[in-house]
Amino acid sequence: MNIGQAAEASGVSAKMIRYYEQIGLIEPPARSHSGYRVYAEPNVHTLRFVRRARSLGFSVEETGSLLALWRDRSRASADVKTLALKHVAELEEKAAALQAMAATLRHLASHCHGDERPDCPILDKIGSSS
Amino acid sequence: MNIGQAAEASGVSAKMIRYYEQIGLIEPPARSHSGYRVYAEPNVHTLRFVRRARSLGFSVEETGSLLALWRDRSRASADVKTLALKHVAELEEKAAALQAMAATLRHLASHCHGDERPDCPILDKIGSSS
DNA sequence: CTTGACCTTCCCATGATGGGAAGGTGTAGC
DNA sequence: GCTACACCTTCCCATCATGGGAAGGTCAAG
Repeated sequence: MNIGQAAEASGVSAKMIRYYEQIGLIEPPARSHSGYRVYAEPNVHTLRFVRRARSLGFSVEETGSLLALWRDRSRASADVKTLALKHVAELEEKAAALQAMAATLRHLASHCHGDERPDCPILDKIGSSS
Repeated sequence: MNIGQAAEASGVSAKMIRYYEQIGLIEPPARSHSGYRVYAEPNVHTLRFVRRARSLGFSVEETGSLLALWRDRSRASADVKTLALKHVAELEEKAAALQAMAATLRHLASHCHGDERPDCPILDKIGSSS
């Protein structure tokens, strides 16, 4: 399987597959006589794992840790759970920060007439409050 | 006022003040005979505006639009409100995405023993589900 | 043997921020 | 006046994850 097919099969773009290989997240695959990367099913499986970890918001570095745990059959599930819950806390923190911004701005907007008059508490507040 | 004092007074780092000037977000300030940037109160006011807009999650580019509206005394408040509410929607969308990730992962973690045994539904799921 | 779809590596760009080097300036104390 | 120190200047580099694109090699179908 060439990189294009591996990309198709895993949902990771060819560009990113090369990048993940370059930074050492995944193992370099076999090469054909002409230098093409050749992927087999286990490689694609790993790529899918990476894609899903990324879609759960893990950074590439964290994904590397998860991959190591995934491959280590003797790891304790507590290690995985700890990592996961720490990540959950970070995600929730970021979500809360965004929501706080949204709430503040929504509140400001609710006091804005939104017509052709220039008075606007949104800009007034951004320009003057602490 | 030199850039250090302007940074202190506005809450925007000296590094970022220079950057904002470089990309055209703010006007280049006066310069002293020796080339130092010299800021006056209106400049600091603008910098504070920028800091607050950024802290509400507006990108630098969006902040530029807000600044233009702020300075345009004849703009309609509807223009500002439209921009603000669009931004609120984006913020809420991002927050929801993060929360969805957190919820998924928390759910997976809730099924993980978290002890010294290796079985872990978190990794199993990341490694096998669609 | 040509054509087109694929592959390779290499470089560049994004967005917002910080770090740090090399060198000039301004001021306080002696 | 000289020295020390804090500040300023510009310039380059790094981050994180991703995409774009160029220049050139490869492969399979027609």
